[in-house]
Amino acid sequence: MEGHQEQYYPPPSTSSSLPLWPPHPSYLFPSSSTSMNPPPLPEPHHQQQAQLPDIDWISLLSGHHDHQINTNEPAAMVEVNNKENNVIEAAQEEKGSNKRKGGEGRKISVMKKASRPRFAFQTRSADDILDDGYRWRKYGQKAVKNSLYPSYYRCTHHTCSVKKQVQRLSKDTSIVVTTYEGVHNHPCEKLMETLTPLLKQMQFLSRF
DNA sequence: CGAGTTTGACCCGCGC
DNA sequence: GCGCGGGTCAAACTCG
Repeated sequence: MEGHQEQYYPPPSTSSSLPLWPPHPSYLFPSSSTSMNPPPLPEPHHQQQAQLPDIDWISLLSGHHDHQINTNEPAAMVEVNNKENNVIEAAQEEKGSNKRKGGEGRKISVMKKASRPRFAFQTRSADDILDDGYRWRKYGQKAVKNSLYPSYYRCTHHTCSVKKQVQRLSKDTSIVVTTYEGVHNHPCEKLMETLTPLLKQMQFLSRF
């Protein structure tokens, strides 16, 4: 387990307005492939903003967020998979003469064993999709064993290859497991939209 | 009409 | 080597 360290990810928000990130630690617990024992759900009004960690929002907004957030809180989100993944875009020809529907060869993303950061966290929510400020395009959904119908999303930003997987536990369908893979290489559009006027105003006021 | 979703087929890694 | 399961592709479809 080399470098198994907790890492946080750009802030999703639970509503379409201002971000509430990270979620209260009680909502989050490490996601491992073996057992998942959700903690008791705290009362909604116990979302303790006072305990939010000290976040460098400017760095986050500018896309430079591959650092850890200072916090004394317990693990809120963990790196889930330390054996994968490095995507190598390899233009591969179709094997043999049998063609896929669509007829042409295609680019295949080869998952190589290396370190591409993955983070999972679990929330108890009626909504599958956390509004994290980024725009996502769904590219697949299928039934798998331990989860009903996980959905696969890709960041719609043309230079960004971040993916996320959203699934509900079959044991407890009120629990949503969101797994992020990769790090955004661009600012969070929605947060920028929301906070840019505020930041400008702060800069203006700080001159006096 | 473009962007996003659905869905069946395909690909590939892994365990046996 | 084979089969299974998870992940991805891409055509068709939907929606604004």
